Amino acid sequence: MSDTNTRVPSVLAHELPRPVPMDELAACPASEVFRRVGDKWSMLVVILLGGRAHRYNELHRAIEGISQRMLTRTLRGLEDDGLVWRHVHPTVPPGVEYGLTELGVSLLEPLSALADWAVRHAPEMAEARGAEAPGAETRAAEARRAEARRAEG
Amino acid sequence: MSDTNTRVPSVLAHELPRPVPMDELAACPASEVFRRVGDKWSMLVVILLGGRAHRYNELHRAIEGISQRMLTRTLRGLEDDGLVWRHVHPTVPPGVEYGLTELGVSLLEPLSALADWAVRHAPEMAEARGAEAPGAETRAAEARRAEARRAEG
DNA sequence: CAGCATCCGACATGATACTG
DNA sequence: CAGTATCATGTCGGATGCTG
Repeated sequence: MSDTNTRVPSVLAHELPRPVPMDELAACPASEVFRRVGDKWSMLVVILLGGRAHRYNELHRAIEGISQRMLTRTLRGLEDDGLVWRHVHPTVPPGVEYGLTELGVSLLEPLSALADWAVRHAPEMAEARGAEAPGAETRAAEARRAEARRAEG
Repeated sequence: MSDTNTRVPSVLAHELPRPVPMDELAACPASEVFRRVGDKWSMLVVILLGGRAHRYNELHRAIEGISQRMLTRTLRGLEDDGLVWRHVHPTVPPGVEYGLTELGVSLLEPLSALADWAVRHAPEMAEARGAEAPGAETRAAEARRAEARRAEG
């Protein structure tokens, strides 16, 4: 809550090719959402829960690589944002179920748009990373080498 | 490059409400994109460059809060991903210009969809964070208090 | 089963000073 | 102008052990 929101002046009042609510985006409600999307696990969980509700350990096994700590933290965060609900079945071995709220479900659509873009353009990005112009050195390559040297060497 | 890609098994083969290429999403080309979107500055830069090309210091002043280090790193990352181009004008005081590649421009669309969602649902998320059910204690509230205690002191 | 508490390393981010 | 180099720090994320 302290410095979570990026301080952004009203600089974004540009003109985008299409329908981007820049003026309001400048106010940075999006930044927080972007952060969540960028979370290592959050969107993975959202996507999983998009299919159906899951139990805690069900998620734990499903993602397989996430620690309990992170799973709990992720779920808490999503819950706090109102994207995920949580139901405790007061049975003897306690059973907790997680699922998407309406808000969470509504996120799936723009999220899928982004995921779709990623899938479509992944090759181009990979290609850009590997080699940009075999034979012709761009300043990009030039610059990258400088860093590469330092990084790899 | 070492552990950048999240290891995700073929668990995402669920069924989403709508058109989400889950099977391929599971392969995680999206994860990398998500990471970039979640970057504190990357999407801000992309959006700015979406308006028009910018000079280095122009961006630096525009964002105002980013350090040179981070601006450079951000631009390098975007450049490496093929989202941003970089042109050096070999004038006496060196002038460097940055702009969006076609790939970068294409990203603006799904990005705007997400931003649009953020703007639309920001109130709901804020409300969810503040108070969920005034008077009726949910287990969410119950759980949150536990953490809040520890966090707030 | 579904967590919570604690410790720790890795990386992201920022401040500062210096350079072609 | 457009960076690079170095240092300091905060957060992220994982491992481990314990609880109700």
